[in-house]
Amino acid sequence: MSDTVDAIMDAAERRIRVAGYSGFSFREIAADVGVKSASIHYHFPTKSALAAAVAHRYNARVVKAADDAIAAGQDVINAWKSVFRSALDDGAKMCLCGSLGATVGDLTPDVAHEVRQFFNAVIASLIAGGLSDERALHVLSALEGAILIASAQGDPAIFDRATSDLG
Amino acid sequence: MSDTVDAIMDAAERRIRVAGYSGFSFREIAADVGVKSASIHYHFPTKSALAAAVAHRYNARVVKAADDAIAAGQDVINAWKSVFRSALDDGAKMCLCGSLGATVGDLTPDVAHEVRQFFNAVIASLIAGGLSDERALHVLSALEGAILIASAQGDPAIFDRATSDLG
DNA sequence: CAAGACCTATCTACCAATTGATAGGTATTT
DNA sequence: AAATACCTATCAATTGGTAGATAGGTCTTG
Repeated sequence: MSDTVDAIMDAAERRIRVAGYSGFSFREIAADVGVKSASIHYHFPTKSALAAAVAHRYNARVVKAADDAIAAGQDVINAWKSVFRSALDDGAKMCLCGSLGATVGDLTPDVAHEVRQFFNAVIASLIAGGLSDERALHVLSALEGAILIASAQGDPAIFDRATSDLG
Repeated sequence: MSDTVDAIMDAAERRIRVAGYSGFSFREIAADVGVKSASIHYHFPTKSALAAAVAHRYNARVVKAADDAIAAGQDVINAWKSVFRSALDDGAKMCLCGSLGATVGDLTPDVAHEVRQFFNAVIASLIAGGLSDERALHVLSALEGAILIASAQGDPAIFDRATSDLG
């Protein structure tokens, strides 16, 4: 993978997490990276292909971070709590899939599919950690909601208070 | 209030709750209502003025619905749970302020202010109902997250399962 | 009461800017 | 020479927003 591809995906992820799918443009990403917008089309044919690739990478990275924390001995709820919490740290940013999923009607099917896969992966991880179906859904909802509120209010500490009685 | 103004706000609310702030255009709203886009500018000078007005109306309506349920004797958590749940019923739609708040970087300050006011109003209502600060934040997060996941997955029953152990 | 003035709500027509996307050229590397 | 990775230039469509006209209602005033 080239440097440029990574930089494009980094910039796209950053912007999606702040402003959503329709909240970024190829030219903004290009300016962030220091290339021209046509160069982004060279690597990603369409906007939805870029967003889907970003979501796919995000899913893998976040699930791996949780898996690592669990493998290191942390209990499954606290593992996921700290994964979500650390997403807030740089710039009070939303969960990528929360940001996309909140406006699911604005997404192409491929992007929506990645978003749903993320939610399913988190639930599966929580269930694998011993939680019931309903409890897993509740924990995912509480984390996704807490990051949404904290991000909208611009105050990461809200996340901590909203999730203090979770784990 | 004229019929047209209501129809414009109804259409805008519907579209924002499905696709977010950047997910609707004046011409789409105009087509929904059966007028021309210039007529919308007559009633709402800018896009953000329309969105802010829609959010303001939504906040008042939703808070009143919860207040009524509480006044009718329902406990505060179940009152808010049923208010959020009923939002899902017509078309698996998001909470308006959740949809807007998830992409807060895409909003003008006036719209962002309405969104924050909604969250604060829900928290205040929960605290007035006897909950601690942290518990109120947790309930709001859980409801907002549950409606997000259920709406993204297109399955309202997910909301029920995610919130079954809340009240 | 009649007439002119004003207000409301809509329209047609347009604008500048931005959008995602394409075509075709140009270095650099393999 | 062929592939890679970028560029310039451009396109058609869409965007939020504006200008100006028009039809109909209401108010004021002689």
